[in-house]
Amino acid sequence: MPRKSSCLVSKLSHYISLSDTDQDRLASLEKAERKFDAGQEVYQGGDANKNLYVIKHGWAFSYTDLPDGRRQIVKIHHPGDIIGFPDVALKHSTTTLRTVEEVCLCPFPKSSLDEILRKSPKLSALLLSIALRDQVVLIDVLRAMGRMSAQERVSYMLLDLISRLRITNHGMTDTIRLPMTQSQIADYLGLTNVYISKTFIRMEQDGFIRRDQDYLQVLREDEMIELTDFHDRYAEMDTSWFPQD
Amino acid sequence: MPRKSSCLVSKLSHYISLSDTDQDRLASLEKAERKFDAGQEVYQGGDANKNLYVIKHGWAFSYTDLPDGRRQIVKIHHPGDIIGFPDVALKHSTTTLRTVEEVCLCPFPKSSLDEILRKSPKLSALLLSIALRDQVVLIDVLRAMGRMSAQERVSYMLLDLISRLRITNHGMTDTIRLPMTQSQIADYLGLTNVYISKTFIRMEQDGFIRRDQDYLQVLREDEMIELTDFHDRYAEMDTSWFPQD
DNA sequence: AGACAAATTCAATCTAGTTTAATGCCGGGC
DNA sequence: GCCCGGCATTAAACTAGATTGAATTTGTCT
Repeated sequence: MPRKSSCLVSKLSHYISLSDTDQDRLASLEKAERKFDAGQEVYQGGDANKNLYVIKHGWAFSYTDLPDGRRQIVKIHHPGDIIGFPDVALKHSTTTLRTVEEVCLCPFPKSSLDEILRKSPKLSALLLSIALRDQVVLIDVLRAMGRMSAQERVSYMLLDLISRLRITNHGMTDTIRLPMTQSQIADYLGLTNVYISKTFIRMEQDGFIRRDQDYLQVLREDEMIELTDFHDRYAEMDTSWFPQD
Repeated sequence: MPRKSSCLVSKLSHYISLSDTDQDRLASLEKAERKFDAGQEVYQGGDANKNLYVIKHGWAFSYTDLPDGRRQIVKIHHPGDIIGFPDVALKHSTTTLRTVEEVCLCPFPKSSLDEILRKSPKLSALLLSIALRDQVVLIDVLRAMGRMSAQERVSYMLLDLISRLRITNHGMTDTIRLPMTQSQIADYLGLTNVYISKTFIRMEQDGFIRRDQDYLQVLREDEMIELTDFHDRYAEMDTSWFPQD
């Protein structure tokens, strides 16, 4: 059980039991705190990336633009997520980070990873596993973008969001708050805002979903899982090979 | 300088200098060896995944199918690559591995990673970095699939292949051997074999490429880089924060 | 409440890429 | 040398989703 209320600790405790020392190591990453308004840009692609961020509350997303303005949102961030992790491998940030709504972020320096790698093999294994699991998730998205129709992509996105929110919010039902605009959803799924609108309306008529303001209810989850051949990668993690300490 | 002729050691030495002990650790992964004919399936999505593979020579690829037969190739593997790395995070393999041509693989158990994580922080950091760098590459592919035209996607793919082959083959020119069929390229880029054919022909007419059998020459690399806003992630890795040992 | 901006919806037109199927080509096995 | 099967090319018809722009709804600030 986590001793302190750190989003990161509570998210990671979901996978393995963390020693007190490791919990402290992680919780110390969330010392500083910065608030951002809705729609604000936190950092830009190309910036030197000294920091990682843990997101405490609110939604945000990372995206890249093509020179002519086409935009691809590559990751949607929820509370407890580590933001900017892939960029650790490189000298410069590859994406721009923008908030969807009011957001609270805890920045911590990339170099903190060094200590974790030297002192805690178990946390190292977990971090590596999360990086690899995120690769699997990206591959799932890739499959959706490469080979699925608009309705399948939307279904996939909703199922993925629900799975991710269920990690921490265990008693979650079939209803989620979806604060993103349809243009943002389009930029995530490689479609246009117009066609997202059309697809949502169609899916509502066909009884797959119900919408009310920011809230969206998934009515035929099982069929959508079948339709997209969906796998919940967040529930499937294998921690059995981890070093013990 | 690598002491022995291990593809893995020579690929990883490209990023950092490896101690003799670490070189031995890595080289020992390549002890066993198995050959496969062209077009053979090595393992299937859903199989329990106890092994990783280092590829010694030949090309292979990992893919997933949708229930109705649509196929997405998610990664093309070259000599020196570690195959199946993302699946380490999960209990079962998420993709199927198939050879493009005659291939030699060195299987090693997933549990070998445990020793590396416990004994070599530097190698751990490198493995983590590679996992994270591969995420960045997947994000690049995602951007191509979500927002690029057919010609842009083909250009992106060629630039990516060239960059990867240049890691080990330093004196490489602008000509590559491309042993994949157009159907496989289509399954990688989310297009159809028919349209890949049309696009190749168009690009040849426009002087972007020249084709001869399996060989493909990239004639206007700079323009293609501009067109796709291409970044060579393999040359950009940041190893400065790694622990020393 | 009113007014402004942003987000969604609606409608008409267009096109990049798909589908299907026929043709020709090359390479390998007997 | 001939047959066979996989691969690339071509062509014609088709469609999912894009584009453009206007109309409507929703939310927000005063």
